[in-house]
Amino acid sequence: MKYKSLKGVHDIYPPDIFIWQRIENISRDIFRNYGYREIRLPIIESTEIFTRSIGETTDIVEKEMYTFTDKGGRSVTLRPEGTASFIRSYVEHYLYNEPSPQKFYYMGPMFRYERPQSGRQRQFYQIGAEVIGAESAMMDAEVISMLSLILERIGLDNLSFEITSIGCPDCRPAYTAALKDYIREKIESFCDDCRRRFDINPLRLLDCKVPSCIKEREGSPAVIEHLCGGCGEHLESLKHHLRILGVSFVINPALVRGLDYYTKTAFEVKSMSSSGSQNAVAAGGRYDRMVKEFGGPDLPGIGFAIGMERIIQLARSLNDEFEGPDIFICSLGDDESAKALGLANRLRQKGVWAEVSHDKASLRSQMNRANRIGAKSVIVIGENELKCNTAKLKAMKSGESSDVSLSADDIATALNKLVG
RNA sequence: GUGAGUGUAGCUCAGCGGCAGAGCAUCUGACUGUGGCUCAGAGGGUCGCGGGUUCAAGCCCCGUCACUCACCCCA
Repeated sequence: MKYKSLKGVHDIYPPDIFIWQRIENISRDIFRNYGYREIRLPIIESTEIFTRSIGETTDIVEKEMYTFTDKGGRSVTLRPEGTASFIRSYVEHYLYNEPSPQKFYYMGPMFRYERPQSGRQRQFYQIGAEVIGAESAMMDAEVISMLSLILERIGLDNLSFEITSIGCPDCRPAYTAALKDYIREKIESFCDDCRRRFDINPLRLLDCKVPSCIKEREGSPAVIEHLCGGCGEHLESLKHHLRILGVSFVINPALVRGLDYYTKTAFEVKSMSSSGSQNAVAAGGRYDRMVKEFGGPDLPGIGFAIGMERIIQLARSLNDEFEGPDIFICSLGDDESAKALGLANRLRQKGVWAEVSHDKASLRSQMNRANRIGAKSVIVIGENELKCNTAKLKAMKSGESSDVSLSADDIATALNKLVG
């Protein structure tokens, strides 16, 4: 084999593509009911868009970005996530000059240079939603319940909605100080990574999975206990409204986001039934300072992203029916084949999925093919049918048939009656 | 970046020094004009790649690449 796709990037083709389309369609339907409009963003941006927003010291920026220099000498990057691009676009096009809040969604590929494994690719797809201009925790609750509806409609269950608040620039310094005070005394008992993180990004200590570290940090101060008045009320209000909306959730104070731009609400949806360790199917949070940092007005934002590959893994088992053609037209002889082709053409113009045989083949093998591709009905045009201008339309599943004239109108009507 | 496992037909895999195989899938026929069942046959291979050992290497050895899984981190 001469060419293969690159490591960590994959083709998506039938039958999997049907699951992708189903999930995209369900999402679009629900976004519409919640007033979200689609926005299509470039997959490539100035590197600075990401380094400034995601954070210079995050893993994404430090080692996972597809960054290169273009022919004009600019540093450009394949987007590792969607929010930064969205905010750039939002500010660039003055989208805040529309009734507030503004709600957008997008679907598309993201890129991170990592070692692939189950549920993790280098090119992976996200369905994202972003809301700008809503400060109230009611919006946080609405966004999370919309996410819940999407996942439920797709057919996923056994999901855990985990929620926390990571505070704001007012309360975070006090919390980090408290955390560092607690850890500092026993820093020697933590793993190398944790010791490194202690100075760079102490919140990350809470996410370490090394058993000894988990033990050592037991009893460490929790973020949600050090929230300022505003952040505390926001979290309480979110919990209240989630209960009103009937979304069950758990508070997970150890939830840490891999991006620096989050404030207040952060949440993650985990699959309890996923076999691999990549069990986060969607994640999001509030980013109240980001629009301003991108040179726009001081507007709050909140959003989430669904990991397509991860929900596909879970949804694959519940994939059901795939559609076959409405009618397969068999023909015997050149004149008959020409008739079949013309008929198929007219049927297609009327919205019927019609297939014909393009190669000379025995009726048996044509029937076989009709069966294999899942045709709902079949019609045979031979010498006799051509002469009388009538034929038998046969429903493949039931075996029932009815006589029709060889006109697209009659066939379409008969099809409706015979196979729906 | 670190560690482990696996590379043989389109797919799932067997073969473990001695002619490159099975099941499924595809195509054809048995059955001039009605599919699904059955039977027979056909097509399809750089045994990942390179080197070494051997009279002889999918098989053993070395290297390399790819894939998978896990760690790190994340969607």
